Amino acid sequence: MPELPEVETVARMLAPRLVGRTIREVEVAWERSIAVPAPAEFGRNLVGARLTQVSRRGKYLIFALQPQAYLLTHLRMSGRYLLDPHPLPLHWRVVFRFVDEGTLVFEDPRKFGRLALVADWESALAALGPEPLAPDFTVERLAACLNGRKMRLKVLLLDQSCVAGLGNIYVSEVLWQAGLAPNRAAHTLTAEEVARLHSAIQSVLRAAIHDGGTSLEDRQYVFPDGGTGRHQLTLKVYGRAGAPCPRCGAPIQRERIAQRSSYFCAHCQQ
DNA sequence: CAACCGACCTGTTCGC
DNA sequence: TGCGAACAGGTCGGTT
Repeated sequence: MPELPEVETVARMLAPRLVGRTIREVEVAWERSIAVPAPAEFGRNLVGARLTQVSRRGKYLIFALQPQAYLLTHLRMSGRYLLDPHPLPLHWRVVFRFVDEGTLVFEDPRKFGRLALVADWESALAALGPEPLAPDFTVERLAACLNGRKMRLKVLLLDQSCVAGLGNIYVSEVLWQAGLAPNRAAHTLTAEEVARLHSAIQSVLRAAIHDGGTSLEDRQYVFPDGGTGRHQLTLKVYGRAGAPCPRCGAPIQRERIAQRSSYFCAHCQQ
């Protein structure tokens, strides 16, 4: 479930709590949570490693280690990291115990999340499009990526190749902010519309990060210490079918596009 | 290419 | 109350 703002928030909260600590033991309860290498090797290679940095790329968490290696995590739909939970949550999949006795627990009811221990994170994540808040994500680059593609905007933005980090919530929010219909074919946007899309991607994500991400009612996304984000209070269209559009008052529509719920205002988004 | 579908999984909510 | 269907912040591989 976590999208870029949620993963960014988790990285920011974990970093000061983890950097400098050394792993003493790794326990894996669900082997398929480990993408690579084999679970036994995964654990063996992590013992004795010291965490030097926690960061994010797209929806991936990146834990930098010394001796040099990187632990990547994609939380997918229900993954989360918890610090020192006790007892262990029902659906814990991996536990990292530190030499100072604290623990970092990867919990994941639906088992979609994946951890990978790699030598080089950049090549492991090379397929991802640009970071939406980095300087190299320019209007021109977005325009070039949309150019000639007949895919619908909703689908293209969920795909991580033109821009990394957007998921189902923020695609709806971004398209509403930009005043663009989710069904628009990407190649039909005017230069002015591409500029609006680019600007909406950045402003929506910045606001969500500022709010610590979106914790919906089921609270599947929570901070590593149990707190919640507050961007759900600011969502304009996601999950608000039938409610008035904040811009024009017309009822917000819900429609299934690419097998995912999409929320939009048929009046403001042409 | 683009669209669609099933896999991968479990839990919760909704309708009859 | 019970029970199946639908749905959930994601991605990948296969088919048409």
